[in-house]
Amino acid sequence: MTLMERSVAEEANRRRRGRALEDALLRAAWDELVESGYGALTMERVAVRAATSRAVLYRRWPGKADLALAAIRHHIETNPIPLPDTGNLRDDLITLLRAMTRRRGELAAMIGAQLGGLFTEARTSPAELRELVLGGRRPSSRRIFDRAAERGELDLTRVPRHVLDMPFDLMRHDMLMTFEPVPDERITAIVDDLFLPLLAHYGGVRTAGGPGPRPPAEEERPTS
Amino acid sequence: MTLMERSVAEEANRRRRGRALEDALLRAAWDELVESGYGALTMERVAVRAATSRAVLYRRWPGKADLALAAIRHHIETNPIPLPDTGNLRDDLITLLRAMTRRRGELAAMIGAQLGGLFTEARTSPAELRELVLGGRRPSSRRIFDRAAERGELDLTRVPRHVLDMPFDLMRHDMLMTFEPVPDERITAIVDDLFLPLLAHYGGVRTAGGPGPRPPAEEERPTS
DNA sequence: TCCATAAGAGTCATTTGTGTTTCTTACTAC
DNA sequence: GTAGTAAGAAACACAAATGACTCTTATGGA
Repeated sequence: MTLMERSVAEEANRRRRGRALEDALLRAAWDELVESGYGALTMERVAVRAATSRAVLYRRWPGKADLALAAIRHHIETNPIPLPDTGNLRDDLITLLRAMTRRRGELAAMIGAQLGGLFTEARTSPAELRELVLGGRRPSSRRIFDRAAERGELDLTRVPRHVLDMPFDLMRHDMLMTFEPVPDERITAIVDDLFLPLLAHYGGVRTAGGPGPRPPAEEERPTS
Repeated sequence: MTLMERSVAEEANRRRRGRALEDALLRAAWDELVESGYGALTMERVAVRAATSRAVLYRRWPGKADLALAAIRHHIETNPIPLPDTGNLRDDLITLLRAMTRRRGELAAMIGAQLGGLFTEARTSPAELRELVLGGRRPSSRRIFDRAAERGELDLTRVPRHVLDMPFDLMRHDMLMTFEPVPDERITAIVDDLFLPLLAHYGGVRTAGGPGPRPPAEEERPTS
């Protein structure tokens, strides 16, 4: 048994403590939440997944709701969305929306938790959910628009906030309605057929080049 | 005891049968679903609410998932959304969106059921949820657009389908993100600042009169 | 009126999950 | 090395829900 092998074997018998343990607990809780939803989340299952005992969980969180909420917060904190920088707004936005759809399980877990009663049980408010769901994303979306403004692509003073929010709102809607990845055709339709024409409408776009009026593509959404 | 009093008393002791019983069962299940969510839905509680015994439920539905799904279907069938006819598209649309937000509890109940595992447990597909959530509403939305076309307000051949869907998608999004009624300012912003400009962009509007570019209202959404 | 059916009530056995407690022992700091 | 703390394991008591079963009796149709 080499020194390395012994170190690995010793590691296997070691108890986790402090930060390392808490990270592992919260990660296990998050994974259970994403896989099974809030309703089916149990302390026992989280404990098993984290290779620990329930008493360890109860020493930190009074119950399932508090654990779930802490897991959500932890996940958001430790998994920031990378900010694209493609050099132009359209590509930044499409990249970001693609990243969003790859993480749709997070949205489902959080909204599902709320609808399952989490925020009532944890004695906090739906406003916190909004902060968690939207707050973690708005800075990113704001940043790509700020960058576009810096590049001279966009005049933010002319564009209502709800225009900037719209692509993300529609993505969230679709993710919750279909439980499938949002197809690329839909992402490009949101950007090219809805968002960019609105930017142009408000005179927010500084460089011509946006798609003009086009024949209606009459695209079929993934509804069946 | 008069004849009327005896009739009322007799009614109170009467058993329900057939359609009347089944309607009562499904209504009770729906009400429980809306109040407590899918996770906390129990056969016992539905039975109590319907003033019946669990055996009566089990005689019809093998379990909670089937009952919940049947309740959802029954509710949609028996509660169609009234179709506004104000004489112009904008007011029809705003009226319809207001009706939507008053019924946000339905959306929460259905999406919550899905996220709580209903459609897996009931061995049906998320596509059915989409049909239930969207199908019951798309005909209405389609109708107001058809009417506008008949009135000569709108040229449907020029407008992509996802433009027509957008107001409803955004409403659903907001209802799920805020768990509050969508404020009127937001509804009018969706219609006047997002939807109508897009109609104009595609040349779908036949009569001028839509709002032109306006200074960004920089409206605050209900986020805090 | 009689008969077949099912509504409604109550009971039972089983399972699952919660919350707690006790015990052993790993671990850190002194 | 010692002491204090908490991780991890196991067991316990209790509550809630499920699914099934038995019994009484209301109900509709013949």
